[in-house]
Amino acid sequence: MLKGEPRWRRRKEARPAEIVAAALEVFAEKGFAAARLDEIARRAGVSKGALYLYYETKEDIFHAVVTQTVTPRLAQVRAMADGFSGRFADLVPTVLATLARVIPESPAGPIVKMIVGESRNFPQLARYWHDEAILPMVETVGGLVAAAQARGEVRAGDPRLFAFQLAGPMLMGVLWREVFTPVGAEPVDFQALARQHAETLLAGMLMEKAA
Amino acid sequence: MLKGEPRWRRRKEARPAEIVAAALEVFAEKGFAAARLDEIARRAGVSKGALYLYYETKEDIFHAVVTQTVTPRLAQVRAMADGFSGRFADLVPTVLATLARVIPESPAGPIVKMIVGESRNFPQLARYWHDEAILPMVETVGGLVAAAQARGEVRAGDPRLFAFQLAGPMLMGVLWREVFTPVGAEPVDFQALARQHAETLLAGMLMEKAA
Amino acid sequence: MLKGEPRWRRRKEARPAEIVAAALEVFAEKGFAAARLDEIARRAGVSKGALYLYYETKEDIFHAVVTQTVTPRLAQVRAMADGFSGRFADLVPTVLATLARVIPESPAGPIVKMIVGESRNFPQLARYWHDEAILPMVETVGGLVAAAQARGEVRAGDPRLFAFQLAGPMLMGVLWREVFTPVGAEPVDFQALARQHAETLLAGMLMEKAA
Amino acid sequence: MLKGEPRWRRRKEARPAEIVAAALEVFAEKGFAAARLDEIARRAGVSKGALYLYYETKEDIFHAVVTQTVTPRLAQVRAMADGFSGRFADLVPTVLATLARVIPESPAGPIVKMIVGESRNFPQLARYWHDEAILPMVETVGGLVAAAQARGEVRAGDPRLFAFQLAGPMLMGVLWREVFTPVGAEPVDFQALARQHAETLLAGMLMEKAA
DNA sequence: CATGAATGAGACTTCATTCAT
DNA sequence: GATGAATGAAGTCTCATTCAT
Repeated sequence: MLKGEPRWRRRKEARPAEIVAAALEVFAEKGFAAARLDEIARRAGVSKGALYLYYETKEDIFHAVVTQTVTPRLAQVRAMADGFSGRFADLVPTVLATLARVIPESPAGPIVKMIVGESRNFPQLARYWHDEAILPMVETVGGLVAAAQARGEVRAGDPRLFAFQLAGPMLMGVLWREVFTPVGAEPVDFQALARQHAETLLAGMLMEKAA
Repeated sequence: MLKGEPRWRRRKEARPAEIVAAALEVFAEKGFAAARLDEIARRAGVSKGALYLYYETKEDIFHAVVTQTVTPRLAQVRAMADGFSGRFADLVPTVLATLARVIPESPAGPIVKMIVGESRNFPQLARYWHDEAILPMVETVGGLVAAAQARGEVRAGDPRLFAFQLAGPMLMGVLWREVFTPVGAEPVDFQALARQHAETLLAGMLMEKAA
Repeated sequence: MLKGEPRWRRRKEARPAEIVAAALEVFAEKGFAAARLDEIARRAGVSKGALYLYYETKEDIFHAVVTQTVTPRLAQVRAMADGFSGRFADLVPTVLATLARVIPESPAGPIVKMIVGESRNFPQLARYWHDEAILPMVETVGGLVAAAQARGEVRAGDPRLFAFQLAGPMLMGVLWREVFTPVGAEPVDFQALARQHAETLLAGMLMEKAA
Repeated sequence: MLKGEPRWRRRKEARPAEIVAAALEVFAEKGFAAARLDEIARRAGVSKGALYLYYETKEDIFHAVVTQTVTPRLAQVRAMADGFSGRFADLVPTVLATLARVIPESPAGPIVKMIVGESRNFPQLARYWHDEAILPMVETVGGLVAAAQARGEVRAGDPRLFAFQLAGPMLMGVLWREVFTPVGAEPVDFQALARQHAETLLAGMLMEKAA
């Protein structure tokens, strides 16, 4: 009588994280409504009923995914933002290069998809992301631009729009990778995009003498 | 055509278009899975059963929405692309300004949302859009960049990435308007964004002498 | 190709009553929690989904059962109560005999069972019955007793307790029939019970001279 | 017995009784189907799993409740019944007064509720109660009535129906307290009910000369 | 013995689809 | 053609029961 595998194992502490990880995958792939709890449970390696030991409803799991996926990154985001110093001309290439390095190995794609796809069905989700992550970033970048303008490094212009200009192409790269690459589109080289964008946009933003 | 044609006689032929219009709204708001045929029927002003006189399944309606929303615009897109001529430095501001004018009154936001949200559930959808709309645009823009580079107007760099750089901020604006403005974020001024982006990016792209 | 039975038939107006009737049966037999919508649907001759065309939730159906079972009888009850006149000694035998005739062919048993069984889980139910049906009856009977006492027909005593004394044995009969007869207990002869109870209790209640 | 017996050592033997007590509460409040084992375990102060050390299934616990709640009272009931002697006119007030004293502090309400509510779902329950408790009582009372009739104390009439007449109002009082008092109805004074009922019904039952 | 995390069958509920009218 | 009542498969959620600890 070979000792069989136990049918299950107690993992009280590890479960929530496993469930959230599985749920992020499924919600990102399918969207909230099309996601099946069966699938989440299967990927988390638990039974359907076990989900309800840790979360009360499907929506609850969704909120957990949203919050737990942002929150730990918020510190990073703020640290990065606060850590900016030095000449604007040096900053932009560094930051974009960092993004280019981080993006491909982070769940940025799935997260963006979730936010975009479910913003109407879950407005709190959009508000949370806006307030906690996006707006701080935009304001930080805008502040750096404004400071650089004050120092005479950067030419006149709306700092917030400059933030859009800096980030937009990277966002487009993320969506491209998420949406079109899986159906055969040519992949984006984030490193190259970051380098070229830093170089060209910066050249256009800096005061001519400063270049 | 001038007389005797009672209005409601046209309904029969108009129905599919009305259904598709209603469906675009609902799919864009809710996503495919969360969209209810009841709701689509209600907004189209028909009974639920009537949908099945024109379409076989919910997915069918979705495909109709996707196709009929792209197809008529494809001609425009191609015309715009083919119509590009003149100096690159003149072209960019014009094109971005046009986009800025068109975007706010087009269903660009909903469409982007649908594509992003349902790309995994309906890969054909992503492929269709890529092949028919996005890739042609990117290639056209890339071609114009390459031509400008050949003429010595634009500095060296990957033309496709330049396309990303040009379009990215506008895309970001669209998503911002779609996702964050409804929950209280400050709106984007597309005109200003287009103007500033054209100016700065162009300044960075053009050969220094050409500026 | 024989023309088969249609799979179903439209019965929009008749459905709610049929559902409520089926539900009364099932709720009375099983109690709220143990009642299965499957069973209710089957007995009402509809699909499970059809229940939701007419009622929003299981609880909704339960409320409909409760209300629609009382309400139509309330008029009768009040009419009977208001119609009481004449000497108390004539009234009691008549009323009890009427009850004895009505009870066996009414859903009195199931209703009592439902109220008793679910009073804790659905306090509104108990309150509704108390306020709308039981209390009015008790007060009416109490009032008749008090009037008879004032006329010197009935001896002193709490009129409300007299109401309990009059009704109690009939209630016990109802519960006996509901609970014990199905498992083999000897049935109750309501007519005989009513007759004997009217006779004996009345004899005890009336003033000695009046007898 | 006096010393060294640590309190908690007794727990092991006390457990089944504690579980049954908790279960009686919960089953009486909710009914069998709506009762949660979680709740029973909580009120008994044990874990859910522990229930299964003493009972095999939920139904098992229910049976234990039913049996252990009746059985110990059966002796009392029989003792009371067998102890009846003397004149019928003296007996009735005594017995009813005893009931009035015992009822309020016994779980009579919950038990009646359980029996009424679950009689269809658990016919054995109804049969058990009928055979072991109710029928003996009815027969004893009926026997006493018959004996009194034989002695010429009580007028003619079906002895079993007399038993219904005697007990019915008290039963109605129990149900009133159980069902309507919690939702605001005026409470029943069992003492007064017993006194008045004994007096009036007896007056009606006794042979005129005997009064 | 005791716990309580984990299971899985089964309940209520939703909604795309069908079809009598 | 058009309607909307009706269906039934499938999804979320509950909870008696089991079993690793």
